[in-house]
Amino acid sequence: MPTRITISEAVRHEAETVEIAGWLYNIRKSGKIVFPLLRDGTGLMQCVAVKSALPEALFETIKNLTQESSIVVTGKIRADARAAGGFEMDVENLEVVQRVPESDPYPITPKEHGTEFLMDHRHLWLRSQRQHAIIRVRHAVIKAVRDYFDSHGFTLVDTPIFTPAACEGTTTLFEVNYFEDEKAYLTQSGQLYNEANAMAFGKVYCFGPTFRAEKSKTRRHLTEFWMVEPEMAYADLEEVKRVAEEMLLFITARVLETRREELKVLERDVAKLESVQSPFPRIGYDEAVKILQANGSEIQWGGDFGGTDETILTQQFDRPIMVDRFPSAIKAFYMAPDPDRPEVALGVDVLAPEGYGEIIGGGQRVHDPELLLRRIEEHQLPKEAFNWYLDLRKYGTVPHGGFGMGIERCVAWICGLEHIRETIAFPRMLYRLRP
RNA sequence: UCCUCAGUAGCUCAACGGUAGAGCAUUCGGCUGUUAACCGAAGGGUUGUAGGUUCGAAUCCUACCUGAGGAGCCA
Repeated sequence: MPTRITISEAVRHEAETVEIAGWLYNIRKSGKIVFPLLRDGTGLMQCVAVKSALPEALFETIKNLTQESSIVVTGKIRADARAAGGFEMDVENLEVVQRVPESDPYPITPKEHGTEFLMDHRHLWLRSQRQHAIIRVRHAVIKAVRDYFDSHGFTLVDTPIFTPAACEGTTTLFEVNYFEDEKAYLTQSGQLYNEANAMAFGKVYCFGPTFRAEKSKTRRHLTEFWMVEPEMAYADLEEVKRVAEEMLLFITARVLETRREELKVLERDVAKLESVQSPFPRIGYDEAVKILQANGSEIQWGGDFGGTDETILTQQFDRPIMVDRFPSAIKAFYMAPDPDRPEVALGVDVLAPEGYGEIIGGGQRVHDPELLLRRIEEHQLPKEAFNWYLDLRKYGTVPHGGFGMGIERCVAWICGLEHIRETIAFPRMLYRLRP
């Protein structure tokens, strides 16, 4: 029995007869020689089947294979410049596990397709080279995020997905029935729980899915997305910014190191990622507003950035930028005010370059008990629901802060994608719940 | 919720008031180095749905449905 290998391992098996199990990606025929292109999840391998070298029945079987039929191919690996991956396999035997019938052929042909068709066939679209590359970059990004925090003194403490109270206004929360009579909501952020965890462990992070029932139908919104959120005790805004920058540098370096092939498939200009170096430009909200006004935006001091504003702003720089000290009025109740300028908050947004916009939002939290209580009242939030959160300020409160990064927005930027929907295997969006 | 655009063969599109067409996919035939292979042939249609205008509607009008892009919104 020949050794079963994956296509990614073929380099180490030159001149050996091996077995590869996979699916027929495509097939090119030229009379008495055919080139089945085999896909196995680790790569693509061009096979070569020559009529004169094979039993007639086997050659006929190979010649009549249909796209995405599952097959196990045995043959000898040979280096050949004419093959896309540098290696090809001379077919000696081929077992058909299942032949896709031509009466109902595989729908995604190697030609162009529209968004609706591809999204309806997302479960099959994932087999395409481009989607495969994106998901592998996503994996590398997530691994890098975990490696960064794990090696910098952070403890992983995941926060709940069911949350009891509507803390931030119910319009963007998904409501679910929690047994009889009780309502629960799917989490929008692990942050409040993260603050409790930080007071217990010092530096923590959580990483999981978050849910927002926003009726936003744009290229940067999902209703279910993954977010990593570090939180640090005894940390101020400057420390939050330092960690955010260091983490992003770690991620981009890792992807450039381990996912060159995938970036090539995606036709990503890697020079754009290579220019992501320290230090990231740090600009204040005031300055950002001036830049925007000088570039034709109608933004006034006090307003939040629109999508166009973020695009204008990020196009001025070749690397992510950090914008801090937004007006408190447009930020969350727990955002700490600047002691020197109480009208602005010690919050920071990190905007990715090339028009990708906000990928990180965070800052320093209110740690003064009196102020926090006043903020909860001002925002007309149900105080009882925050008793446990207020406890954190009663028992050993300290300056602290953290941030949240949306994984999909980060992956979309690193891959250079038009739309966030391709960065997750099964995107959940307004008007798109299936498959 | 609002604005814009689009629904024609399995897929991507053409025809823009006068006989619904091409490429890919599928089937059949050809080809011993193909790279979204190529060459020849065949089958494949209630033009999103319902009304309306017209001698005549895929094409013009109205409503609805579906999708896409965007706005608002987005701790």
